[in-house]
Amino acid sequence: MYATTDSSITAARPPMAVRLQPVSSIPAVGSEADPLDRLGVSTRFEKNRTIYFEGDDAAHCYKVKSGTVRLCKVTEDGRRQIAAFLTAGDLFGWTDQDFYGFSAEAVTDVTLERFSRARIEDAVKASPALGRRVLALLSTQLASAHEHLLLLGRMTAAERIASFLLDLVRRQHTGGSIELAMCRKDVADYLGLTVETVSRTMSALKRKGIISFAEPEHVQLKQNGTLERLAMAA
Amino acid sequence: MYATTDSSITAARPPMAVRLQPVSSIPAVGSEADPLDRLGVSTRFEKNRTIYFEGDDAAHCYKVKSGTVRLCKVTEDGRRQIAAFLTAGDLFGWTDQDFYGFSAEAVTDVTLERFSRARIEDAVKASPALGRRVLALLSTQLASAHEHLLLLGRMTAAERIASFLLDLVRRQHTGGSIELAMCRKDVADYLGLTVETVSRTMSALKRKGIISFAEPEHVQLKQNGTLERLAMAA
DNA sequence: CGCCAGATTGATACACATCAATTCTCGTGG
DNA sequence: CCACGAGAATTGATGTGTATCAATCTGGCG
Repeated sequence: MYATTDSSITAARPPMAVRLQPVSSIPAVGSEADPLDRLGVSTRFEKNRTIYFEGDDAAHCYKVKSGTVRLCKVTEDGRRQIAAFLTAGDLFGWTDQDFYGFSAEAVTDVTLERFSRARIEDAVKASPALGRRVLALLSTQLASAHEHLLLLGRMTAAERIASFLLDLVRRQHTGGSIELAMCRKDVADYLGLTVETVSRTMSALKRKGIISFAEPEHVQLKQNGTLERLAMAA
Repeated sequence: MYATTDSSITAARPPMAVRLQPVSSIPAVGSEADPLDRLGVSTRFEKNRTIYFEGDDAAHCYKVKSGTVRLCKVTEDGRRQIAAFLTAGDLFGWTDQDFYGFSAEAVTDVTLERFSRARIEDAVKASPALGRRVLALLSTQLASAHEHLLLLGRMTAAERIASFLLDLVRRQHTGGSIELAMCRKDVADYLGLTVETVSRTMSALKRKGIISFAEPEHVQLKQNGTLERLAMAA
């Protein structure tokens, strides 16, 4: 059926009208003063440290200032799913439940702005602009979670990798060149695959000249068109 | 493969026949008066009608008053993913983008409250309570999208079915007995499986006495414990 | 009654997981 | 400076869960 063994990676699929997902692109990153920033406390976490655990009392929420955070959950028998990688400007830990549903961990060293839940709720009550801002951040995340569902539910390994790489390229606007902040296992757990499949699929793309990389964490996209056709963003 | 070009589902364009509801004297669905309800217009859609298409101008958002709505996306080659089934009280169509990312369709006949985007944004600016309310609805949906990601990325067919059934039981508090508003294909597209696998897995559960059903749309849970173990919460 | 869409059941195929070696990278200590 | 070990990545051989292909069964309806 659909492509997969490396021969087929370039195999022509129906020409998809690829819609480039705007992905977040919320203005107030960095330079601008976000109404949120004044309410928080700056905090740092080292690579691979847990920011909070699933099940912890949901006392704070956070905004990423620099670095990458993963939201994840591990089952009893060790299967792990990463729900999202969050970067500068993204908000996380906001919930209406009493406890966090997913853990948050530092993928790289990270700097965060931390907000006490009680205080931020008051602030939102007082300032519609602030509420509006949080609403924007959340609805963007909901939209990308939905795209992620399509990826996990209906895409092949090659399509998942292609979508993932294109997503990264759009977020880091460094044209063609990508820094993977996360290891292969993280990529696998985000894409619902195994490390081996991620590795094999990336190697196949490399062999085809669609991407290239010397070290695993530094990837160049050589043929965006081919990747976009693969990613078939529908 | 995933058929789908089936007439009924994506058939006609704006089926917006939209009968304006007489809106009987009593407003609220349950007992609470939702601050949202006064801002909207009551609207109805027949079973399998499209409420809006992916890519449509995001001019409105909606709250479900009765019935079930599905949010979904279909790829060019016919693969479909359902991101969520929405029922009474759920909000959908709220976005920060200019266009909807997913289509919304009526699974059953539905009654909706429709809000013009412009008006509701103004209302949110004016009323922090309203913003707070929308925030609550969205964050709940984000949380369940995250659970759904774990299901699609890491669970086996049996685990997906078990989780799904338990989810339904919790939402419809009719203890043990479930009405499936949607057909097997919808269930399959929500769970990232095929109809055949859904059917086989449900039959297997029935054979083991864990569930029972005479007609496909009316299921009884016989051994919640076993199902929960299968769903492997974690 | 006959039609048809949805559901179920069966036989087979295949994409990805699993199991199993290497190979590569890098930090550490001799 | 280089041997050493450990974790990450890659590559290879094989297994398996679910998709695919293909009937058959069921219930509602003109």
